[in-house]
Amino acid sequence: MARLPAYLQILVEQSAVGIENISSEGLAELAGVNAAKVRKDLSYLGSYGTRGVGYEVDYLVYQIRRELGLEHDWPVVIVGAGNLGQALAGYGGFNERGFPVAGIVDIDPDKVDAVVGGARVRPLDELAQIVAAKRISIGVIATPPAAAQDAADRLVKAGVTSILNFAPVVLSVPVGITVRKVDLAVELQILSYHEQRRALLPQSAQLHAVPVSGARGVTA
Amino acid sequence: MARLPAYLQILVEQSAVGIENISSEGLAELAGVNAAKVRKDLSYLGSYGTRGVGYEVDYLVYQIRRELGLEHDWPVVIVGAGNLGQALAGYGGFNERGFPVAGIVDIDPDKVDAVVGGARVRPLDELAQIVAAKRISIGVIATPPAAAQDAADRLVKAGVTSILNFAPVVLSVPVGITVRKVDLAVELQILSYHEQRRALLPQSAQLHAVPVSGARGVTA
DNA sequence: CGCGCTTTGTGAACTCGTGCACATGCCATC
DNA sequence: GATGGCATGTGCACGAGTTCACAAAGCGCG
Repeated sequence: MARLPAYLQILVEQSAVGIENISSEGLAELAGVNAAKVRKDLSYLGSYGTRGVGYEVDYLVYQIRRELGLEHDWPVVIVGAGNLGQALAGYGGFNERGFPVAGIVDIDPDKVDAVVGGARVRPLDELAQIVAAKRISIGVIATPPAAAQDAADRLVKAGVTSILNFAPVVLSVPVGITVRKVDLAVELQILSYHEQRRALLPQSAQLHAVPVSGARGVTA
Repeated sequence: MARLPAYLQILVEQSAVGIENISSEGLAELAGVNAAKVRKDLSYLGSYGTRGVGYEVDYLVYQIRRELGLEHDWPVVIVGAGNLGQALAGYGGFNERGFPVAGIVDIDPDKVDAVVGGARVRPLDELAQIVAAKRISIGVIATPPAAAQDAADRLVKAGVTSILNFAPVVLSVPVGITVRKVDLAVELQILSYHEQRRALLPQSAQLHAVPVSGARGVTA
């Protein structure tokens, strides 16, 4: 269920604002999905709602955290200390949400020993050592496309079982290894596709162009 | 069709290597999807394949580019010049793939005038001006969560019709505006979910743990 | 203490995407 | 010029995921 993280984020925000209870409808509105879907998703975790009232925010946060395996931190290692790798290491959001950067490595000797985001860049050869020492199971690939497969192979060999890949290539990994790919250019291309269609169909766009504040736009 | 950008990328690579024709099966293997799916996707663009031979790579590249609206560049503007904003501005992949960074703005006067990735940071107030002058229709939000909605409102008001949002909040925009969200922490949480399940079900994991080189792993 | 309102949890219908299988059509070889 | 083989394009069935609709179940008010 790829929606649980989204619910979690919203619930944490609501909890911070002081909301103690929330209905499936309220949560659905904030997440931009159907209310029935929210209920099905949450019932999958067990029956944690109270009929006629809704869900207790804090308890739900706890349960989703448990389901997602977020009861403890998951240290990550970043391969590649270029622009993207440095930004990821310096991006506070990871640590804050339970994914401290336990190490960052690069093949380029010139980049080794540079300090980014509180971590010192280590040589690529020390990857296995770092993974073993810090018991890391999640690796992030932030290398150029050509080096990504080699990075993946090294991560797998070192014992990592989940990989977040930012390089625009399809990785080949053994069965049992989980890979997620984030390609920033692909996201932009999807947006340009919508722009393209907007330009080609101005008449139907006009029909729907009544600006309703607060309504959500196309997210497909 | 969110798979077209992936096909495009592979086709460009193949073209660079000198491949002139490719079969749906070959393309499917490289993209990690089913061959029938590839054919269905491509037939949606029209009948551009030759039976018994396959697809002409360059022609297919042209057709997908046309469908995605990639015949010309789409300049983008980045809101927020923090860690992430700077990395995005400095990340060469955007320009290279037809999305030059035409401007980057920040509300913090200390960040204004800094030069990142060839662009000079401008004050947030100049956003509308920049969007109008450069005819920008795509905006990227790289602000802290609290400032993201304001950034979106300003982008929309300035005339931007597509937004790529990196802040972990659900944006509220008028109908007709396309929003795509990329939340790095959510990606990691999905990985930790898989790690969690791996830890809970070691017996079934063992069953599938035969490392087959070249096979693809779970991407769900 | 009971009644009605509200909201959950879930069975059932439905839609959409996926994959199979095969007919169609093009190229090459003889 | 005909024939065989190969890859596309598409009709069809299956399945996952989504939505509807309603019964069960708490809470508050009279």
